[in-house]
Amino acid sequence: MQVTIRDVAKASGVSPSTVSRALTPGGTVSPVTRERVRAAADRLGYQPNQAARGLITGRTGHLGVIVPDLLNPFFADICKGVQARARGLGHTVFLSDAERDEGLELDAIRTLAPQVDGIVLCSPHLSGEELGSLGELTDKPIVLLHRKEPGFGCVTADLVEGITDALTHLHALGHRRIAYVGGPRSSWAARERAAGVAAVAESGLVEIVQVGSVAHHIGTPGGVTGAADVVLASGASAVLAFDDIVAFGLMSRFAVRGVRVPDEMSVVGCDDIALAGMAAPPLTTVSVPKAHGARAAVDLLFRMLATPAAEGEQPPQRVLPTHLVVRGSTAALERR
Amino acid sequence: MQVTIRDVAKASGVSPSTVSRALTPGGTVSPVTRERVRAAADRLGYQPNQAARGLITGRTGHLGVIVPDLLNPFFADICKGVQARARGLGHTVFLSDAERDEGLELDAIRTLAPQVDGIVLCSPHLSGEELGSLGELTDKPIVLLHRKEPGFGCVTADLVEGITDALTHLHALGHRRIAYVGGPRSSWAARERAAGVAAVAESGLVEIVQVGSVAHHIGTPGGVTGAADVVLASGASAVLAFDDIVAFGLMSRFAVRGVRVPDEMSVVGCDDIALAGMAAPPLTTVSVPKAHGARAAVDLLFRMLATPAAEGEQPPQRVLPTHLVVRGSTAALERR
DNA sequence: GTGAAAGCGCTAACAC
DNA sequence: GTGTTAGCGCTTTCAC
Repeated sequence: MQVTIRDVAKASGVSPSTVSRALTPGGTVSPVTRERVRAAADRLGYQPNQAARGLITGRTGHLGVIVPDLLNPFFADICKGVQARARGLGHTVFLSDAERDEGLELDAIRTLAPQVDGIVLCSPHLSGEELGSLGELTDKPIVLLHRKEPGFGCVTADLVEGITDALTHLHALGHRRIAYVGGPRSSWAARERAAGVAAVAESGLVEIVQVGSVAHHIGTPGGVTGAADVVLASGASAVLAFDDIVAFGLMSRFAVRGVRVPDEMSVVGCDDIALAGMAAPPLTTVSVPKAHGARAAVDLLFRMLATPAAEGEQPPQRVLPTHLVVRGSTAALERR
Repeated sequence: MQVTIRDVAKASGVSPSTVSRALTPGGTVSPVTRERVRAAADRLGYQPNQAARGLITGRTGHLGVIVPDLLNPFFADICKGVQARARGLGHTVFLSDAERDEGLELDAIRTLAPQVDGIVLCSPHLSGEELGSLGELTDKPIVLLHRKEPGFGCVTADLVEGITDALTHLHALGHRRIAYVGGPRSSWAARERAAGVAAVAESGLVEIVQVGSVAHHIGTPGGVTGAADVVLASGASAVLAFDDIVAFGLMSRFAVRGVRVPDEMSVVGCDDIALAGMAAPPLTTVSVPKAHGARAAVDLLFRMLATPAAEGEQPPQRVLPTHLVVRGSTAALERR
């Protein structure tokens, strides 16, 4: 069976409590004893039982991360980042893929909450009310990643910044009429990005043609073909897409229609997923900090754990910068 | 604080053990009591503490999944599948990304093992010996996914089948000289696939030009540009790549060199990652069952948990079929 | 500085 | 069919 604290105690000739103290950072033991205990623990290959420890301390040593769809490289990247940071802080992470189903997502929160110290939640689809009533499900700290909602610790990216850069870049290339293909209406990120585009359009820098919203996911083409055709018919010379997946979908259709990117149509994505740079042509896109955001979310979670928010106090909200990555899918209009 | 079994016991006027029995599937309680207890549990929002339960039963209710790199959509897909199946079986899953570092991978096994009932391990890079000595680290059951090694429960895909289909497909299109760009030498999958290609080459169906091995990962281009140039210089009219990521890398270089796919060069990938169908042109590729493999691995793990292998007995090994998915990156040689 | 005892939330024997 | 008791592995008072 497993090596327990009593085995180590026997092997080093002390009591279990002394072993516990010797192995705990703040423990008050003589240096000699500590060394002896450590040696014995090493020799026996002792691994403290987290579950038993958690029963006493109230800390599980686990974190939860919930994403809507791991097939989307954007979220895979986030999970990787959360896991890496958690490991650095001595925690393990539970993964939950909600399969873009709100019921499953609520279930996941319910199941995970009692087993973790806190949760990093990527939830573009839950309504503000549902999110607000999460307090009834658990009092474990929850950090929202890439979503902002009052009452939560949040880490988001400043998309307006990146979108402005993208539109300015297209303007500099001579584009004046630019299509925007939005994401699913139910998505907070989609609404946020659409608002960002609208804000820049207000400034009158370029003319924006709104091409509705597509629910285009990996493995589930949702109207992106039609959207591409509308873009082509709109007279726009460039298109900005809700995310890189949509951008790929558009480029795919453009290829079928014989429209060359970037010569006849410039395309800009959003997210900068890992494969964006490997497409042909490589995608110009607004880079959203994925690993950085994940790290910030975990760090925020730990800060909330260390100093719980006072009654009525808002947990911190952090906004990360975005920037445009210019690659090969955008070109000057003159080339046309 | 948390609702405990004692709260439920008080609320329903029975003892804690009766509550435990009432809530356990096989428990021997009167139907009336069971109902009363259930109602009270529901009303109080009781969630049994898995950690405390595990301390007694020896079952944690957790599984671990370890992958070398979550950024690779192949592994993201696998994690999604493992998590989905585990959820269906009432288990939660710990995720660990080993960052293609064998030291981290061994650490992850050490850390995870005591906290889970079993582990699904995707380890292309650990040596056979390292794998063999895992028994010293833990006696929790481990299932190898997409790797075969004696002494382990394994789920793999029959690549020879898919590779044969791919080469036959290219042959039917008139291709006779076909390049193969292999994966990293340290990878079990790369060696396995290379052997598969070599086996088919033996049959004399087509001539295979070996173009060495590239260590091309997402975010880490490893010689794929050079490999693409070698392919171009080799006189081959088609190329089979170690995986879809390498295939994308090749296509990217071909685009830069002005070589059109599939008109001037046919490209076949391997894995069929979710984005393969969204590339321009969509990639013809050997489809490896990712979600299916993940499900099979979890199922195998549970079978091993239910009936531990007798001394010296080999755990089951399962081989899944693969098949070619023909898309737009391959075309008849005549078109050239 | 160290040991003894209590107990975290739960289940498994064992009585009744 | 149900309650009582013991104890999983650990940390944390409280003595000494």
